[in-house]
Amino acid sequence: MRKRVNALAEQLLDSLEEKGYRSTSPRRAVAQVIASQDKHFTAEDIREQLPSLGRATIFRSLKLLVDTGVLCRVLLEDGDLHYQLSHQGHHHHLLCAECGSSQDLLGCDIEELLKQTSARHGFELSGHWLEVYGRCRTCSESDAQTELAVI
Amino acid sequence: MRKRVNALAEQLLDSLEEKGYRSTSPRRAVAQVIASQDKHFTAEDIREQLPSLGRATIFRSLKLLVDTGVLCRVLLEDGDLHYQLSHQGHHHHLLCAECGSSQDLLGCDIEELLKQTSARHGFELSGHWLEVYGRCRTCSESDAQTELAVI
DNA sequence: CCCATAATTGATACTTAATCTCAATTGGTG
DNA sequence: CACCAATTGAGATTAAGTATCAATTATGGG
Repeated sequence: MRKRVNALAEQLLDSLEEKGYRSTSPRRAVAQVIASQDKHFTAEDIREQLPSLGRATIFRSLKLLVDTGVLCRVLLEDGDLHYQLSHQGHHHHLLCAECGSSQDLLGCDIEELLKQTSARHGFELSGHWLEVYGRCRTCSESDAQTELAVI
Repeated sequence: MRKRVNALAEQLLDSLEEKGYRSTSPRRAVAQVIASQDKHFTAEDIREQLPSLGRATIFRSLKLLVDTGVLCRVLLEDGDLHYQLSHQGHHHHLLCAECGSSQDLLGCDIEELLKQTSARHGFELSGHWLEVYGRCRTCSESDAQTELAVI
């Protein structure tokens, strides 16, 4: 685990360097913490884990990572925006309302469907934002467990 | 136009009253202003047009209308959340990046597609949020015009 | 029609998430 | 290893929204 976290943090820094940004110690710290998150998070979450860094630095680092494309924002059902690692280019999230985990929605060919439908409205599509909310397999299963236990 | 705005404002107030909320003069003012917007807006937009109302009152009115379902929130491409009239139950928006207008995306059966794809991930779908960005017919056309003019 | 009273309002303080400013510090290139 | 642009941190500021609470107002019962 530790190993994987470090490798991931490394990747984050690399993508910053590729864009010409320096590798500084605050950025290394932020990358390390981001890499260790297991679900979407807020800037405040990072700040709590790095109380010695300046607020602005954390926000700046997050923004750089979003611009660089290695971090993305997820919209929660209540309208809150959180951050999360973005594993690939354009993709969507399945957000579990119960445990907060998110998995990427793969093999969903919504693009074509949208393009066609938009065209029928005379609308020239350039992008979209989709979030899917529900319950992940683990939570569904542990729910079933709990119900049994109650009986 | 004036007539239609008034009728719309009327509807907004009616839906509040249906839920047991009083029809007060601040609420009438907010409804009036909302009804006259021709695109998505922020609380601040409303406030500018009603400088005499208390800030809190405007936020409270907007929240009531969202809860009542006659107003909805739209997510802009940059992550900003704005308000907008919600013409029907669940639907999606085609947001024009150029003029800011939005039209409802009708006849798009994304629900079924999502349910199937989610199921393949062991994910029990409960809802989703979709926004579509691009250029509306009017803007596409006037763009073509401009290009001609430049030549 | 009027009044009691519960809902609503407005002023103001607070919160949260983020940005800005600017002097001090630091990374990395030559 | 020195220089200088990039970066940082402290702290002020902004934006969007919530909380508090005393003063005001809408409305249904008498």
